[in-house]
Amino acid sequence: MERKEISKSVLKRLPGYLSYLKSIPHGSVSHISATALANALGMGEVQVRKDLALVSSGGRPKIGYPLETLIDDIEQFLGYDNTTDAVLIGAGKLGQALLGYSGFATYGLNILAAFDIAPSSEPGEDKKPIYHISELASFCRTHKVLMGIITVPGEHAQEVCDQLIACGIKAIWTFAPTHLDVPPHILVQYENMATSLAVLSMHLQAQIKEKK
Amino acid sequence: MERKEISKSVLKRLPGYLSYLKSIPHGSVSHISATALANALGMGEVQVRKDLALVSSGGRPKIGYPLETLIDDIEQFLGYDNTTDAVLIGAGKLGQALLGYSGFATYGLNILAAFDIAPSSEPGEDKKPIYHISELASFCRTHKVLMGIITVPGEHAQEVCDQLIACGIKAIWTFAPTHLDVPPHILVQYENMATSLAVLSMHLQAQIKEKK
DNA sequence: TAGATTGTTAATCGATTAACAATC
DNA sequence: TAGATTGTTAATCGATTAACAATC
Repeated sequence: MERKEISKSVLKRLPGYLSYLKSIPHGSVSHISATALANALGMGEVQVRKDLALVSSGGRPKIGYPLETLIDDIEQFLGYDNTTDAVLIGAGKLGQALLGYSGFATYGLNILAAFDIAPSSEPGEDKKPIYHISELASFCRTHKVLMGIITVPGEHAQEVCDQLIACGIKAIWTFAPTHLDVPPHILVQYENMATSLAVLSMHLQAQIKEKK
Repeated sequence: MERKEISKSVLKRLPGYLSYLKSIPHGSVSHISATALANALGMGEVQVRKDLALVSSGGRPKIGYPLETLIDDIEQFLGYDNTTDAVLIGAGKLGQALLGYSGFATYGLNILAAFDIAPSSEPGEDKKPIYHISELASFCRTHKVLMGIITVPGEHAQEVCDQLIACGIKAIWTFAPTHLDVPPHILVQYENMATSLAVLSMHLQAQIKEKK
């Protein structure tokens, strides 16, 4: 398959398709159409078809896309077939929740270990070790880690970010609600709960006003 | 202030401005320009100025926007000044992490209680109670809750979603990686870690290929 | 064959960026 | 006054949607 340029908007929709396709009982259907997929996810069918055209090895008119092949195509495109190793900084509640979540394996993500200034929790609990932050650099180097997950309070996020970059990390996934300054070629992905809350809050305000 | 129509794109950027403005030491500066704000957040200054024009009560050329007033304007616009009560369904690790996070108060969000099929954890720990799911309906009705947070596994998300709607909830914040079918006027906001991972994964793939 | 569906090309829509006049 | 900055109007850009030919 030729790898075409793909926009971020399309990229963000792919996991949704994948998740739905995988939820279809194994063996129940052999093919699925863009129309069916669009209806299930409440989307426009043209958009789905156009998105799939970018990643799939092709569907057949009247029949649709072969289910298993389509799943494989999307997974391969997203790189879920080869796992990415990551380190997590900040073993608070959220950090430990992510550390213990086994579902990331589905997305090709493997959190090797967590680091914290006070690694209090017994490491055995979730099988994943929690080290002191001072061991971060050597760990990243020996394991050639490319991805870092930041779950420390906002005021320490930039500092942790700088450390990660110094350790050779190329992609950062941050749960801290602060902007991170990074050099080019380093990608920061903000998991920003505040933006979601803004959208929800605005919707509820409108609802309440409507009622009045 | 006249409340104009605001797009979702603008809405999603507002929390970022707010967070940065609040991080400025109290009393250190009285005004801030769109230029300064843009530089700090790595954005275009025109975009910042245009966004602020929609929510602020006005800045002055050469001087900028009065800091305190701007913060108030954004908070008021986002509705952070009057708190929203919410219930959380699914007291697993993630659920408990959210339940125990005190930072939501800043966004006007107040999680009243959590519900689970097996409310194992001792309620006293985080001060927030964890009830059995059977008590959800009466609780929502008596407290007039409008927002529900879903942190159950994907396979139970739709079921929980339906229950919440039956209880009168108008906005749903879901952490489950599945599409939810809802009637119109109900807003679903997906906190989809899978989309973030897709973006990160794609970046790393490109990085690795570049190296070869 | 007829009709559903794919995939592509063109049109529309919305959001971002650029240009510029107004102002302190 | 000069220059930085605001706020608005116009131009560009990108993404979504519509139209349609190809195909099974």
